[in-house]
Amino acid sequence: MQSVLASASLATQGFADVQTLHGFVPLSLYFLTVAESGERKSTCDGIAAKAVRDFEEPLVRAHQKDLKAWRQDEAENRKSRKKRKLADWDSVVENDSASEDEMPEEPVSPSILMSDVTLQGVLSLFERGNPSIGLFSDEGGQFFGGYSMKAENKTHAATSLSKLWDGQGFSRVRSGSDPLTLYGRRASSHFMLQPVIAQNILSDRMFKSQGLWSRFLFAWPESRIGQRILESGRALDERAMSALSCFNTRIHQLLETPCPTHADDPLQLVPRPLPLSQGAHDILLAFYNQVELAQQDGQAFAQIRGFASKAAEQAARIAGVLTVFENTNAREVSAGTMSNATVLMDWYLLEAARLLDTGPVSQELRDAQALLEWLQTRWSEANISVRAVANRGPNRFRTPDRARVLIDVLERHNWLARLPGGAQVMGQHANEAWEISLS
DNA sequence: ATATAAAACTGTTGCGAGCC
DNA sequence: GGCTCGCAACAGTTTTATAT
Repeated sequence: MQSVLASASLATQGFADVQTLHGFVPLSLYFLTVAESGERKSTCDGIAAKAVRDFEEPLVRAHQKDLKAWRQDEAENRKSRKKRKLADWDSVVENDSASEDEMPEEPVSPSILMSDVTLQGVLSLFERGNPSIGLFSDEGGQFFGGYSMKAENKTHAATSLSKLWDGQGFSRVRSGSDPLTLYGRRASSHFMLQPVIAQNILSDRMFKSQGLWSRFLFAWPESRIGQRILESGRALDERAMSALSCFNTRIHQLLETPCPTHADDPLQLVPRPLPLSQGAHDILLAFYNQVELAQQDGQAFAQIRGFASKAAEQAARIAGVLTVFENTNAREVSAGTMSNATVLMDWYLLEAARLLDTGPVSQELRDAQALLEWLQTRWSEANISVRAVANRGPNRFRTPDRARVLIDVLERHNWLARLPGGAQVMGQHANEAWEISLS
């Protein structure tokens, strides 16, 4: 779901800026999905991003060849210039700048997807590369946590991402050279995080205060681990397959179509404005008002004002993506599309409320998972009792109540099997005991 | 980047309450 | 008394946060 929208956003962001209640904004969408490793998130993302990858791969290979040729050309040019310099010293001054211009431009890097994302990487790609890219990463932690994201680095990254989302210029500050601002760049992103990392990152003061999170659309699906039994006929049914292949071809089409760019600088996108139809505008306005009301103290979204106040804009972006995805040359956003977008946005609002507000309800589930892991790795006996957990388990579970609740959860999910009549635990007989499933 | 202080975690032990 | 169980305490270790 997230992956699909992310890919669509990536493919469409170069074409248009959509109208919102306050002017025009890019179609870029930022997604953040939280899933336990082993949740098949990479597989899932792989399917939706496959179209993009397929498209990208041959281009990248061709580009590498081009680049090689270009480097050779350049070397030769230098040589010839040198020769000329020696031959005619006087005319060098005039000629030099001219010959500079004649030099073939370095080929534009066609890379679209960045998975090993660092801010530096994004910058350099933007500097001489595709102006519309996607930051898709399985391990978003690498970006947010890795690369010694400390203090200034962090601030810089956060503000850069925020500005990029807003469609403002992307500036790079590099020691030893003048600050450089790149305009007309677009990026969509989809990061996936593991719950543990997500907790830290989501509560990070820095990112919070920068308003970075209010620009992301979150999803934290309930864990399916323990419920994903493979059925024999598990292959995606035909309808899903055909939908997927439609999606893929459309993504291909969009990527192949050149985006409108600035006359002087082919790397600078000039997305055309995509206005809202009257109906769409009305719907968006209604949505905005509704969300605004819900931000009052005590209402549902009071705790996530930052996110909620961007909801209308996000909805407009989604609607824009859907519109362009449907028809590259669409004139305006239809009312129907907008109402679909607001439905999606409603969902994201709820999700954000769940995640950013008070911790998710599934805290219990994750605790249970933690306990299970502890049991499997650090507990030497085959059986377990409430008392054993309360007495020797991880510190935070060392109360019988807590231990009991978690054990119940695990039993419900068949990770523990109750042993009738009890069993030996910790050298003692326990009336209530469970056997630990190893798989 | 490193050192230091603070907090969290672990593996034990022991005691008393309630029950048969 | 013999058996479970809840609870508290403790010392040693590991992890985390913070300042330099």
